[in-house]
Amino acid sequence: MRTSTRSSGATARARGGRYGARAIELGMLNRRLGYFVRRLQVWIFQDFISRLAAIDISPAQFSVLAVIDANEGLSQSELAATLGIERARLVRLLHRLEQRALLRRLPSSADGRRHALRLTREGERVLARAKVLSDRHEDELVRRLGAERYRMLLEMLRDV
Amino acid sequence: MRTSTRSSGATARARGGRYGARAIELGMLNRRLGYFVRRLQVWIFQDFISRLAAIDISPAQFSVLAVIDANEGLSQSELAATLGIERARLVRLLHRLEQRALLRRLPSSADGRRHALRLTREGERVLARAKVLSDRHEDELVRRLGAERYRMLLEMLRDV
DNA sequence: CGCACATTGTTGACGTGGACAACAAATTTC
DNA sequence: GAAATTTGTTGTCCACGTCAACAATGTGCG
Repeated sequence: MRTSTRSSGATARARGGRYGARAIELGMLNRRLGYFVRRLQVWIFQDFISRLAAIDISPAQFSVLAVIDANEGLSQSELAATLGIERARLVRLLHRLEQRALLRRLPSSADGRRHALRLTREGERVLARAKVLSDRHEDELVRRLGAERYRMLLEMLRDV
Repeated sequence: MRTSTRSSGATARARGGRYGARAIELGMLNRRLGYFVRRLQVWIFQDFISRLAAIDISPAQFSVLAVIDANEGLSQSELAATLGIERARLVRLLHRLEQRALLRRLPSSADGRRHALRLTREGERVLARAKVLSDRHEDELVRRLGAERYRMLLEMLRDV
């Protein structure tokens, strides 16, 4: 096939053996936004996870706690829809967080099917700590991406 | 805790029951780049996967085929490093693609440990088809993000 | 040369996440 | 009041990242 998007002039033919570290081309991946978004997302998550490892909070758990904190008493369906995850997946996320006593599933007053989600005191404390650590994580992103690029990315992606 | 980044003026306290569809706040997620990058990546992948479902090629498989095509004869270690995935994971990806006769692992002439990766004719055909389908996928991204935003994102993320 | 060390590909195991299907209880619709 | 829908839940399957271990091969150095 041979794409035409090869930037270096080296012919692929001539390099079967050992010629030291060669520069490897991305080929048509260079025109695939998803590839770069994926790479960025992976290293953002890696940094996030390592920084919050001390309090054992994953990105998904952080998003759950943050949205409950901002919308006290919302239901699991609402939360799942907001975060774009499956209800089934959320059930297990909540189960672990409830086991750790970070939140409670209260019976909804008006609808017997629903649970009204609330953070516990401990949940608020952990979230406060998570906020501090993830603020530092954002600082790191600013450092690596540059303030301007960071700002533009956040702005562009927020209103998609 | 209560974050100060609440845009609507509604107090969280007053909404325990059923008041119709309420607007749910993201709270501190609004200042987390990773959250939005993740959301974007998820829906990019969903669109990609559904469009390439007809030829049963995942994003990961596509990236493997594309890089081999652009760097005939490279080794598994080089490929894994380029794509940022584990050698162990790559082994299984290659195994399936080789089973489907899309590529071959030839013995490297100079180094008995290495495999020289090459696409088969069939592999090139499938990749050509994948390119067409994923080009349409990129068109869809342009449509949804807007041409300007798409262009800026691709440019910004490429040189991170 | 000979031996320690590094690299390459491979396998196994574990945990996480997304996707579906099925279900019971509760609620809404007509 | 019966049918349809919503909500939370469980189970299952598969993709993926991660880590440890290993055999085969290659490299470096005394």
